[in-house]
Amino acid sequence: MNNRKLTWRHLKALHQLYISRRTEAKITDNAYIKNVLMGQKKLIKYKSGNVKILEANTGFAVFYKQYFEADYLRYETFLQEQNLESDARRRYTEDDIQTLMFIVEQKKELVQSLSTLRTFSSELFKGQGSKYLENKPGLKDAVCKILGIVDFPEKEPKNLQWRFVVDCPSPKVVVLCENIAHLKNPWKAREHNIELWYVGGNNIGIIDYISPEKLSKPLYYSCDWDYHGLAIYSRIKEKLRLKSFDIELLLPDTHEATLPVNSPHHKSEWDFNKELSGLNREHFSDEALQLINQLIKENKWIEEESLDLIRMLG
DNA sequence: ACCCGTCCGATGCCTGCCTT
DNA sequence: AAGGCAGGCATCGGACGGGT
Repeated sequence: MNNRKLTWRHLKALHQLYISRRTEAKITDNAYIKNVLMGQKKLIKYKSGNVKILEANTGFAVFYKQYFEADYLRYETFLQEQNLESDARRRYTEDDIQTLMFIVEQKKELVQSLSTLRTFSSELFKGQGSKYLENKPGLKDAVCKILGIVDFPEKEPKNLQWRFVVDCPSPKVVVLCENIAHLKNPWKAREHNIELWYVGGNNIGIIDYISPEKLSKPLYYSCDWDYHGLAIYSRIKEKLRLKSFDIELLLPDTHEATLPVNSPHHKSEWDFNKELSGLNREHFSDEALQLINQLIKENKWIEEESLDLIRMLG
């Protein structure tokens, strides 16, 4: 369900279909709705003789309750609580909303060292590039409103080192993450007693802030499976070794989600001239080495965001 | 001269609301 | 149910301007 690529108006329309079994919203532009919900599963259909109106078939309600209702209600409650417009004319994507939720959770840290709009955009709206917010005035307004600012500063703060943590009362394990993707679903981690630390942007210095007590719990590293991500893992493993701690790399739960190395906004490339792209063989398990070699051979990478944290730990 | 990125207005899609 | 209007917003395309 990660790839349904729904926007807020789609989610609202599906909710309306659930509540009143019909909608006039134009949602067949979404491939998931058109091909899966209407085409394959036949849970939604056009009203007979009227292509402007969609109706829910039997089975839609059950399906909706299982896969959409909880998410929709969380988003709606969130928007209302933050006094953000929940009008379907706002073109938030589902990921935009999740990112806004993350911004609320980490507001204190973000405001404390507020970056430029470009940096903020590329750090928080991962995979969308640095100009994403610039080109989305509506979304930018929402971000400013949450942060309580009129605009972003022109200049970068001196020491930009955000410390994002999803803490839970009694963590069983600690996972260091290269990207904030997993931190955008904090309840999921807390449910499983997992504490998350963001060490992205090459800020492995953040490790010095983690108490020895936490470091002695089982430590895992979650990252993009590309040269850059794995190289940072190597550096962290070495750094922790010097402190007499150890960390394990989380292996992808699925190999299906491999992407070509030259996909948009992806910058890390394999070095074909070096053995294992120049990575230190000793830091990786046999299984990891096998996957890395395969990725290098096919010139692919795996995005952290597409991996399931709980399954990887399981 | 050519290739870009950027700026900006025009255009059009969609929702929400009001009227018929 | 259908039509009209306005608001929010993305997208397109032409003008502009800097770099090579």
